Amino acid sequence: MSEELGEKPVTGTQSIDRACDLLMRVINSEDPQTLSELVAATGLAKGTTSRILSALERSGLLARSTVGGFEAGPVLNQFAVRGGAYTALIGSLTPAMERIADITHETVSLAVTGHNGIDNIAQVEGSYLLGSRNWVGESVPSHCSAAGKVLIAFGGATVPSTLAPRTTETITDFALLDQHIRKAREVGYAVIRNELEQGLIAVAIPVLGDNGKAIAALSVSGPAERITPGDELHIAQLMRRELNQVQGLQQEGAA
Amino acid sequence: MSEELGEKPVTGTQSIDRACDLLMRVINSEDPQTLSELVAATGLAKGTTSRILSALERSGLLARSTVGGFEAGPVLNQFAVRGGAYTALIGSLTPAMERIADITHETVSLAVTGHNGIDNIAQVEGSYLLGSRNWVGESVPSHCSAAGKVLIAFGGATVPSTLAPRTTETITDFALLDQHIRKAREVGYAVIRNELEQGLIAVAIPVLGDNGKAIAALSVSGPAERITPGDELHIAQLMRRELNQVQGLQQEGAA
DNA sequence: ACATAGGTTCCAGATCGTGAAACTTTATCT
DNA sequence: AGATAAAGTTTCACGATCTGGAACCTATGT
Repeated sequence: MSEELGEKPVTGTQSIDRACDLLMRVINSEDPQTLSELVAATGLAKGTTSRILSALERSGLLARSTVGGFEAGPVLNQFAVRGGAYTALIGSLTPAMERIADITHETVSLAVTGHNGIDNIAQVEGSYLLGSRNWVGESVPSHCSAAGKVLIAFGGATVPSTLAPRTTETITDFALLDQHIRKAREVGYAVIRNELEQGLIAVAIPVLGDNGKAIAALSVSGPAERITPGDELHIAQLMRRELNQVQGLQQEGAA
Repeated sequence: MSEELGEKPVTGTQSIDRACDLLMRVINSEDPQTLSELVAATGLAKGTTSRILSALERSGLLARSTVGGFEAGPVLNQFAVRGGAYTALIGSLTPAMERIADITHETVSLAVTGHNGIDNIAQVEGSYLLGSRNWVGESVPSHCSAAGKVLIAFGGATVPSTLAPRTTETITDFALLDQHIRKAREVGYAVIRNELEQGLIAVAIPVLGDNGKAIAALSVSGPAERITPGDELHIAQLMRRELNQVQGLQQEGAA
């Protein structure tokens, strides 16, 4: 009920779609979500919402907070302590990210293609006081993040269907975005300048998987005052060098 | 489809219950689960299973592995990198667990009440070579784990409806289990000797929350050769001492 | 090229989920 | 306390939604 053309009606799963929607609203919220809040947010009938939430609670996916409202249940929390699928990737790249942060003093991030945009899955802080806040666990649109552009350029993500503006400099034109993507594919890195947030610059390179496609993106971000256009290439080269060192080790180790 | 009496039929959520079941089978499996495997495991119709899995995939809760089969999707992996609800608890108790492991040289575990048994959420290894393997992310029945007994004794879990035997010494009698629970409540700790696995001894104490009920259990486990009945009290006292130190600090900090 | 297994789509039918309202429980106000 | 409101759960008849078998794809291997 939101996309434009190309809609496939997708039938036969109304209740499951509603359950998934409720589940995701709860687990993506910081605070417990009450029934009323979820009713208001989804527009579902109160009884229906109550019944679905009870089913999710019964299965252990959700639980009732002691303070009232629903939150992630034991099944999901147990899944979280096991670490999820990104743990190995994060572990193998953390040393490289730390070296990059040491050299640049800027925030270094690792991102992958998420369900709805680009998900930041790890971050190492630089020494500058002015730097990106911790956005691990958050998502950003792919067309206005350096990681997103580079993931698209190297086959790890697809161009979004709409290009929502975040600042006056956000790319909202598909042709222009395509130019940036091509450029990124050519030079091996992507950049955003003020496109996600005024004053925020980021440079990203792809982390390539065995099939040659990007499985993640490594990026350095900082304020426009510190990262000039002339720095972009050097930062990209630095990241590539450190990444190659890690991946070279991995391949030796695997062989 | 498993409990005895007291069944409330619970109607109106067949498809959601099925979806939850499929979701949990996938995320609790090490390897990707193929459609056929899930069809065989659940007994659902192939078409139905395919439709439900597609809905879960569409929502991002599940994803198709590159090697075929379903695995946890980006939404859940992103939830996992955010850490889940247990992170704070684990973080605050890890120092105490490390000290206990240093002193006893045995494996120290932290467990909470899960959806179906007791979930191990953190573990610190002792120095002995012979020790518990890493069972973070796994569940054990509450009636044959020290953590389970102590959680029941201090209001953090309920007695299971069936007492399935794991060894010849597993408690399968409700009256006997009740005795153990009462004893645990009296002395402040619980023990298992060969009840979960032959030769495995564990001693657990409750971690009490603000409302006086157990929110978790701290335990030390090792082989029967090393942990004699006479050691149990000392281990419990040691754990209590270290835990009080951490919790005292917490309360000071909070005040 | 053929065969096989694994997966998806289709469709009629009736089971199952729906939502409004009644009901119960919990919180808030005077 | 008592009254009132808010939040959540259960009920029930209706019909929209899910079901499952079979047909239909589409890889993969021989």
